[in-house]
Amino acid sequence: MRNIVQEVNSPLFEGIQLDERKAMLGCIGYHVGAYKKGETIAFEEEHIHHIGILLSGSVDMIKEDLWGNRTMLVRMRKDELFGETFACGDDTKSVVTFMVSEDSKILFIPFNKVMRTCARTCVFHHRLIENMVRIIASKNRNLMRKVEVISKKTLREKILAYLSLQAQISKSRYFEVPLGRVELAEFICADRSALTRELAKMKDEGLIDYDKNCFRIL
Amino acid sequence: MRNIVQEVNSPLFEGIQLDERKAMLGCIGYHVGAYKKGETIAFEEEHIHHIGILLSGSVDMIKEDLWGNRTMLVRMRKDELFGETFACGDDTKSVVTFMVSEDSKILFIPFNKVMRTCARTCVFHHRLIENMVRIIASKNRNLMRKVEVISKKTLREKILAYLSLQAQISKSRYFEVPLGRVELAEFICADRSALTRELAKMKDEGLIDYDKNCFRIL
DNA sequence: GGCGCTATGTTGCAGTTGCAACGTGGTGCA
DNA sequence: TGCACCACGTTGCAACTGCAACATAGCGCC
Repeated sequence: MRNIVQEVNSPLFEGIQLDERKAMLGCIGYHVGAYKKGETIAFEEEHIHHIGILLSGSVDMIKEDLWGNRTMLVRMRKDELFGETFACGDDTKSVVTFMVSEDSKILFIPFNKVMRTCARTCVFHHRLIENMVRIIASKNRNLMRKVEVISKKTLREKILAYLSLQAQISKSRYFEVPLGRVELAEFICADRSALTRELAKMKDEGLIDYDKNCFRIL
Repeated sequence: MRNIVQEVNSPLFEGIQLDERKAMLGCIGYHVGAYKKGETIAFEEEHIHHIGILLSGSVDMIKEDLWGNRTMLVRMRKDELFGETFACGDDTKSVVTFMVSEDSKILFIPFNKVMRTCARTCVFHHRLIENMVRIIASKNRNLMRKVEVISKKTLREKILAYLSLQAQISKSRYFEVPLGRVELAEFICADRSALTRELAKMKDEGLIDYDKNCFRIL
C-alpha cells in the first residue's frame, strides 16, 4: 500500500498529505489493475461504479457509432482520472468505451465511498470532494475546447483552432503537439490525408511552419 | 424570499425540503436578476464567481471564435444551472459567453459558499454538494453527446446522430425536436440550407419522415 | 541484411456541402 | 392594408475534402 500511495500524484489528492492519503485509501478501499495497449477497461453500456486513476500509461475515451466509426473524445495520461462522469449520476451506464492506448497501471476507487463521508469522518474527506468537483469541471472545460475545435466548418479553421489551443497551453507560438498525424486527424474529426494536404498548403501560404510535430504559428 | 424559494425547482436542491432550502439560501446568500432576450449575462474572459439558476426563460452558452463565427454550445432552460464550470477551478475566467435567448429571471448564488460548509453547518449542505457534482457530471455527458454528433464527418451522419439522440430522449422513433432549422443547423455546426437540402433528400430516400419539427425515424 | 508493420506524405477523383441569392409564408406593427 | 422582418425552402456553383491507392521512411524483429 505504501508503494501505491507514493505512486499516486493525481489532483484528486491535492492538498492532502501522504500519510493522510494512506489513511484515506485504507478507509475508502481500492484495487489496482494492469493493462496492455489495446485492451479495453470498460465497454459502452457497462455500468461504472469505480473511478480510475492512471498510475502509468494512457487511456483513450472512445465513442463508436452504429457503423463502427470511432472518435477519440479524450486521451487520459498519467495521474489523470476517468469514469467519474458515469459513476456519479443516477444512471451509471457508460456511453463510451475506455481503451488502453499504452500499457497502463490503474488505481480503482469506489466512487460512492469518495462522495459519502465515512463513519469515522476523515478530516480531509471534504477536500477530496472539492478536488473531485474541480476535476470534473476542468474536464468540462476540456470538452468545451474540443467542441470549439470540431465545431469549425472548414478543415483549415479546425486546424487553426487546434493549433492556437496548443499555443495557449504552451504559452508560445512555437510548440510541440502531443499527437501524431493519425491521432490528430482523429481528434479533429477529419481525414488524415486531407489534414496533411491542408497543413502543407498552410505552410506554403506562410500561415504556419512545422517540422514533424513541432509547429510555429506565423 | 419565500417567493424565490418556491420558484426554484433546480436539481441542485433535490432532496432538500422547502423550509431547509429557505434556511440554506439565507445562509448562503443570493440575488435575483431579470434579463431581456439578447442581453448578455457574462462575456468571455469575465471572471465568474456565482452560479446562475434559471427561474424562467432560457440562456445560451455561446462560443465565438476569432473571426466572429458563433457556436451555441448548449441552451439552458428553466431550472437549469450555469456558470458552475467556471466558478470552481483555480481559474475562474470564462471561455464562453452567456446570452439570454428568452426573457429570463435568474437566481445567482455565490459558488464558494455552496462548496464550503458554513460555520453553523447546514444539515443538508452535503446533499447540496452531492447534487452539484451530479449536475456537473450530467453536463459532461451532454457535452459528450454534442461531440458525438458533430464529430461525424458527413452531414447526413450528423443529422442521424442528432435525431437518434432525440429519439432516445423521447424513447420513441416519433418525436419533436426543440430547435428550429436555424438553431438546429447551428447546433450541428452545418449550413442551414445544406441541412434542409439533406433532410429533404433523406425524406426522399425513405430514411426519415418529418413535418415541421416533428420527425419519425423509419 | 531482409522482412513486415506502421506512420506519414502524395495525388486524382467524385461527391458533399458551404455559400450566395432568391422566393414564400407567417407574424407583428403602424 | 401595407410594410418590415424573420424563419424556412430551393437551387446553381465552386470549392473543399473524404476516399482510395500508392510511395516512402522508420522501426523492430528474426
